[in-house]
Amino acid sequence: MSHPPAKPTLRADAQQNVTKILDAAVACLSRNADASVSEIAKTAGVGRVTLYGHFPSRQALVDAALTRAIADGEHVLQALDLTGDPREALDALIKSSWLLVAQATAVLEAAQATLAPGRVQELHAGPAQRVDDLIRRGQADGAFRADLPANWLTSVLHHVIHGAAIDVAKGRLESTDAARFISQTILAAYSKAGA
Amino acid sequence: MSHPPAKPTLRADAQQNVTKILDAAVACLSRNADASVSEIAKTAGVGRVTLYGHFPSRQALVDAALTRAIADGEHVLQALDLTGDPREALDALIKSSWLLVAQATAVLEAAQATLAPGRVQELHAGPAQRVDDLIRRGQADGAFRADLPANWLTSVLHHVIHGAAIDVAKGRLESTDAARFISQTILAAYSKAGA
DNA sequence: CTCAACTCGAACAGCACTGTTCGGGTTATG
DNA sequence: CATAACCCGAACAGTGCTGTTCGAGTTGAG
Repeated sequence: MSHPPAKPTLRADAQQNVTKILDAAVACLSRNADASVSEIAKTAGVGRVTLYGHFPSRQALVDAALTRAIADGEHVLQALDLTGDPREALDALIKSSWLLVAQATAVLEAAQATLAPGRVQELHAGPAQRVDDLIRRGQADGAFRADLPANWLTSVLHHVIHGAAIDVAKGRLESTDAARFISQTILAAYSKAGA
Repeated sequence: MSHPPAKPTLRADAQQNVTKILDAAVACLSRNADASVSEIAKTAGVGRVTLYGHFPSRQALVDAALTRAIADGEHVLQALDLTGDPREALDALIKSSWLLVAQATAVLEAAQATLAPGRVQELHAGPAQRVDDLIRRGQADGAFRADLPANWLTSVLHHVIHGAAIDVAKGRLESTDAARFISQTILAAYSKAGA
């Protein structure tokens, strides 16, 4: 344990810079899909050369940023109990982590432009499956409508969350309202037609 | 009338090329927001120099493409009767023109990156107002829920349509299903909670 | 204190895109 | 058919980004 094998020398200072860079990368890429490396470095308060010292290419940086954004989202998802009423579970999911989901989705969109499509799918698979399972269970329980396919419902959820994030960024929506609006819209959209 | 003032010489051949270029520009820009001029020219089957002969800059081209995409959308909207039951009117609107709306929205998104924000707002205002009016009327009639603001409902509509277009483009959704899915989703999302 | 690890600005080559010019070829129109 | 309008490829300068090198300064760890 006290001997991390393949890392002969990594100063405490350096690793701290790496996280600063990743923070900046996630922030910039979720705002602007094709943010330049200079812009990310400046946002991180770091020289461009230093950045290239930690990530060999822009692709590698985007990959790392996406990995971290998705890991953050997955971490929040794992802390939630999704076993109760699908409606309540979905409501809790939205209210606790819509912002993280929106950020991860935005970075994912940025990554889609520059990363191999298989790699994107690979990283995104985990958390996406978790949400998909919840929706399918809701359909099987009769809590959600079954006249539309589950992957369409998940797609709607993603796009509504993404849209809300854009609206907040553009000042068209108060961030304090966002979670409530999303939840009420999605639950209505998922409810059975006859109900 | 037989003397168009400021256009001393415009050959019939040339104007035809202009429309080919605009077609290509709309197609390319709705697929990829930052498509190059070369790519658009090649898609139009036209030399890059010819393109610059008709549009002085990339900005002007994007502006013209957006103007035409929105004009197309507005043309379809004007042909619709939106005075009946708001639910049926919205359903008809989606089924007749969701693809055009999606295309216009995509081009608009591309334009947002390169055009002045005021100009975008200016072009988009017309058709957007028309949809907004329909939704507000539906709320006043009691056909649509009123516990969420109208501009949020319009935002949801746009983002769901946009998302459906992306899903179709990526092969995750059959284009024959799209209109029905959008309509059923939106109508449920707009319905009153207690109903 | 000392040294290696780290940081940083300046500057370079390579690349892609924009916008322009030149010269020769095509074609509609009168 | 003759001319003016138009089309087009090649090639140029200018710009911004990527990825790299160099040399000098700063700082953490032993």
